[in-house]
Amino acid sequence: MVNSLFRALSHPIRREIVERLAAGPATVGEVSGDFAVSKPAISKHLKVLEESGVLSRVIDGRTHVLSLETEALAEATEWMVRQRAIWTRLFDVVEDHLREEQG
Amino acid sequence: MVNSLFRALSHPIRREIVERLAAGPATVGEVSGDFAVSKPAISKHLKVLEESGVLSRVIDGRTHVLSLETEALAEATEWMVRQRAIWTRLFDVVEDHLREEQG
DNA sequence: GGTACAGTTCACCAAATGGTTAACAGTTTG
DNA sequence: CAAACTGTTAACCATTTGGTGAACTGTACC
Repeated sequence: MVNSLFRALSHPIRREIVERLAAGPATVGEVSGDFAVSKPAISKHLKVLEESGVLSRVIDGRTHVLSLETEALAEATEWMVRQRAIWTRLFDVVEDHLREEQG
Repeated sequence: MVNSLFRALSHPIRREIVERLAAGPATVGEVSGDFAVSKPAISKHLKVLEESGVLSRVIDGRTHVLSLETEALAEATEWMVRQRAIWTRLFDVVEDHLREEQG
């Protein structure tokens, strides 16, 4: 759902977590160490990201290894790109119109 | 700021407003008519979108005409596309690795 | 078995969010 | 000028969000 995806990306810490995981999988502790908030806070952010499908976790013993789920993020990207395509096309129409008027 | 941009796009009504305005400028009343919430609620959504730079308004008499601000939205799109590029590259590396192992 | 470790869940809190109705400000029009 | 119209602001409310410290669950290790 594109809905929960945008929600998930609306918090700066969650976007930073995404950027962190874009460099490769990491454990909860590693991710947590990068931020000035408590572990429970990070745990909640991770839950939001997981429920929206942005990341997945594999439990290995007592550590949880987090990885990005690229397919889910592609959905939100597509919305953005599709919107941009519409705006761009519209913008071109306006530009053409102006050019015609001046020419 | 990419921060307020994602925040602005995190609410379904606000994304629908963006989609509506992608088809061309509209007044507050026209936009408001499309949704099952009160006008003050829409007014607040419009304020969020305006403050994040997603749209601009021109006051014409007693009506406000709203237009999309494509540059602002491009910022958020770029973040998404940049992220996707990183994931894709990473994914390719993994694929290459698998191909190598099998070959 | 006992202790350290990784991580989540619980109980709580303050602030932000999203909605409402009522009142307001400015513009148009009879 | 008065009434109608467009839109915002104000005051209020319930819910969600994002954070905390403390307690808990499960794994690793001596």
